[in-house]
Amino acid sequence: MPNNQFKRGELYSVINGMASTAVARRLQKNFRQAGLEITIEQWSVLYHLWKEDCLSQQELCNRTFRDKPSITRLIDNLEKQKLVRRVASKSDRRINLVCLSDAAKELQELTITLANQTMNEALIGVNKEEIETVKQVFQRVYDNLT
Amino acid sequence: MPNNQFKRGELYSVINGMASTAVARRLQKNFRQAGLEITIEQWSVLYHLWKEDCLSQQELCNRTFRDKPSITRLIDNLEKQKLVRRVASKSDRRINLVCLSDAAKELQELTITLANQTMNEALIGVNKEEIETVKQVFQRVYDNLT
DNA sequence: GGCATATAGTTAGTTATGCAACTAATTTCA
DNA sequence: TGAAATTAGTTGCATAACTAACTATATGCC
Repeated sequence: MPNNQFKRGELYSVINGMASTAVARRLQKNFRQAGLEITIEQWSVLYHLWKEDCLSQQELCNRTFRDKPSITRLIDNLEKQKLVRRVASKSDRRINLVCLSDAAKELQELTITLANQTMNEALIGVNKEEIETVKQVFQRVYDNLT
Repeated sequence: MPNNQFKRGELYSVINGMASTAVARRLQKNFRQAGLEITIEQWSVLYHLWKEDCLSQQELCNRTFRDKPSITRLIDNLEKQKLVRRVASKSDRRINLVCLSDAAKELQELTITLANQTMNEALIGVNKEEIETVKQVFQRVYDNLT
């Protein structure tokens, strides 16, 4: 059924379009209005370090779904802002452990509150079952493609 | 309930994370393997022009959810590749109408087929109701934030 | 008519992404 | 043990994104 096919193709712009763009812009705007100078991409790296500090760059690649050059440069910029530092691993000299500074630890509460507020705004009128479905579909899509 | 709050914050990475990245990378890869040199962002512009040719740059901003500088440079690159050309509007000299070349018209069928195939791969095991829910949630999120 | 305002598009600077090619350290295994 | 393959990270190049500031044209209104 070609008509169904066509609609499936259009789904690309659903998954990768207006909503994700709008959420990203709003979260970045909310950070800026709170006086935070970090980008949402930098924040996503910090987010994983708050859960577990001193991860290797490769581990950050895995957890943030970015490639190695992207992480290299995000860490470069976070290091310039004194939010993280690279610490050489003692057991494997190829590895940099990326560790949070005290300044970065202080950002955790505020930024996560802002992210929660942003998502609460975004999800007004969306119920738990629908959210659960979106999460399941996205996990399925990811699994299908990797 | 703070626990629920926290989970909502995590949803940012659902909407803007692994799945959308994976779909974008796969579609770009499928274009490349078919010998197509266009980016998915350029394709998204062409997509709207195939539906309606000779739109203004502002109208392309609205339909692709991009800002004006982004469209300016996408059109610059599409023009370099001879896929579109800027045509001055006769009724309003501020406006550039962006019109498809014959070469661009020939890309329509193949690229849309590739997009459909990519989304079929991505959506294996996802049923129509779930797809409908995702579309509704994303529309709602967009409306909530704009 | 003419000045203020709004709209269309461009340019400059910073950050981020993808890919390919590279260095350095580690592991594998014949 | 030592050469080949793997893994961790970096660098260079191209494209794309956002912000802010800019030019040019059009519109509104006194």
